[in-house]
Amino acid sequence: MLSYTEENYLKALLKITFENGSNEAGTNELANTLVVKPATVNDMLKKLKEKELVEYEKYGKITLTSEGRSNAIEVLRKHRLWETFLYEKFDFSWDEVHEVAEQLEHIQSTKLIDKLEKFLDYPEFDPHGDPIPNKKGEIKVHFKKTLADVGVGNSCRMVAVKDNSSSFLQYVVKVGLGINNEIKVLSRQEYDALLVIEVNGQLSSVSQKFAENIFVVCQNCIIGKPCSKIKCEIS
Amino acid sequence: MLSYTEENYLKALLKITFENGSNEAGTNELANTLVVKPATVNDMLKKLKEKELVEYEKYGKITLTSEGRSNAIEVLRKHRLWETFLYEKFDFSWDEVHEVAEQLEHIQSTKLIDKLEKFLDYPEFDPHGDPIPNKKGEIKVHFKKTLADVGVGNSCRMVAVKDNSSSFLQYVVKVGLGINNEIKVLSRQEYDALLVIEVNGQLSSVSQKFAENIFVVCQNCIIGKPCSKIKCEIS
DNA sequence: TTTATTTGTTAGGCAAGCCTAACTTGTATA
DNA sequence: TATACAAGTTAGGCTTGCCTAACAAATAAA
Ligand SMILES: [Mn+2]
Ligand SMILES: [Mn+2]
Ligand SMILES: [Mn+2]
Ligand SMILES: [Mn+2]
Repeated sequence: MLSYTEENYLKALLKITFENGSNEAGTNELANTLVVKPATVNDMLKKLKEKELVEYEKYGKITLTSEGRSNAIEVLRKHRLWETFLYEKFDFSWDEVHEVAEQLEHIQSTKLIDKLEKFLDYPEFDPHGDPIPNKKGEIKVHFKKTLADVGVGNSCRMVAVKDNSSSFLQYVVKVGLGINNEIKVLSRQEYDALLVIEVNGQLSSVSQKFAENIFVVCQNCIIGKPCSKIKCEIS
Repeated sequence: MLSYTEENYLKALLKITFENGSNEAGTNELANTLVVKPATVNDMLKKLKEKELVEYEKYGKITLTSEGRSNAIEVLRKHRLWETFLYEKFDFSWDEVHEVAEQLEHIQSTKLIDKLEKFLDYPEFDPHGDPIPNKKGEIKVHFKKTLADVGVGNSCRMVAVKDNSSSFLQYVVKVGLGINNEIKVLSRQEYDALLVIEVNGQLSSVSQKFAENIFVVCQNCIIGKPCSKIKCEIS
């Protein structure tokens, strides 16, 4: 049985590996994610290693064992199912769900999660567009391309957000954006990459920082990088 | 903001005062309820007193302040709403709900509880027949009479259980009993107070211990003690 | 390749909650 | 009233999860 804190460490490691596109993480990286000091992380790593949830040698990189990973995925699964529940059934807005799901994800009851999933009719994505792992621990897609990668004159479809903070999510809504919206990039400033986009016939200006936090899938024409299969599967 | 543990201490105090019919509790009593040692309780009492959640002097009795009491009632409210949710919406049996509700009762989100209550259409009783406090902290009834108080030849209606342990609840089901069932007492053994009862035309023998854990309301004819108003209101 | 900077580690400490063992106070019983 | 027992308290210790300050290793820059 894992503690609340241990679960959060594993979940944070999983998150980092998703973001890095590798399966390695560092002490400071983990400390930043958990808003905790590196020394604290170091203590915990020894315990997690002892429990065979991570692999890790002094001054080396941290990786999840398959045991650790499956625990982390289970927590992520619960988190996203609860977010979906709050959003779908209890009229929470997409910027409100995360905070409560951070608590609910630690409730221990397999039956509860099974019933929850069934009640929601086996959803595939949470309110932020993130994929919900299934009971076997399989996750469908990891989005990589963002609005910042879309070429001028081209269109894309928003599928998820990268930043889940409520301030960002509220901003997204204010700009008139939401999951599944078609976005056309009308122009990009040379100097600061400021974009002018069109959504539902409405024009908005968004910063590069903003654009980098909106995951999109191609409808051909994505700038530079080729269209990876994993992304286009759902486009 | 109260910790998980502090909430459990306050809830336990409330429970004890309900059971005692007074508003006082002792250190050992509290320790037993929480399955913790008296020394531990003593430490915590100092903190709770400091936070003005309990009134308490060395070697004296413990009472909840109105602040402490309202916190305790809020936890109890959440507990019973969650039990009702699990029972009504997720097909949990009445002996399964308590364990999970013990976790869910600590989730901090006023909005969540308001939505939960609305979703359940403002229930008044939980699956065990216990009253659910409303948002103002008001509780409707406290049952006092049990099946053990019913005279031979008389009938009553089961409204709640006193013991919430899953072993007892499963036993109750096995005997063919449930909330709102009519129970007729056919005989009572002189020696050990063993009862023969009739429920839905079916006869069963139940021990005194068993009978003392089934709350009932009168339909006149309750042995000895007069019919207190608070009980009969809902009968 | 030496130096500076980032990254990671160790030692020592603290608060929350729990424990045991020894003690004190209050109450019931003789 | 004296004494025994129950109830409550204190002292000291443990684990978990966090911290700061000082240090060591690895890596990037000069
Ligand atoms: Mn989230
Ligand atoms: Mn999400
Ligand atoms: Mn319960
Ligand atoms: Mn109940």
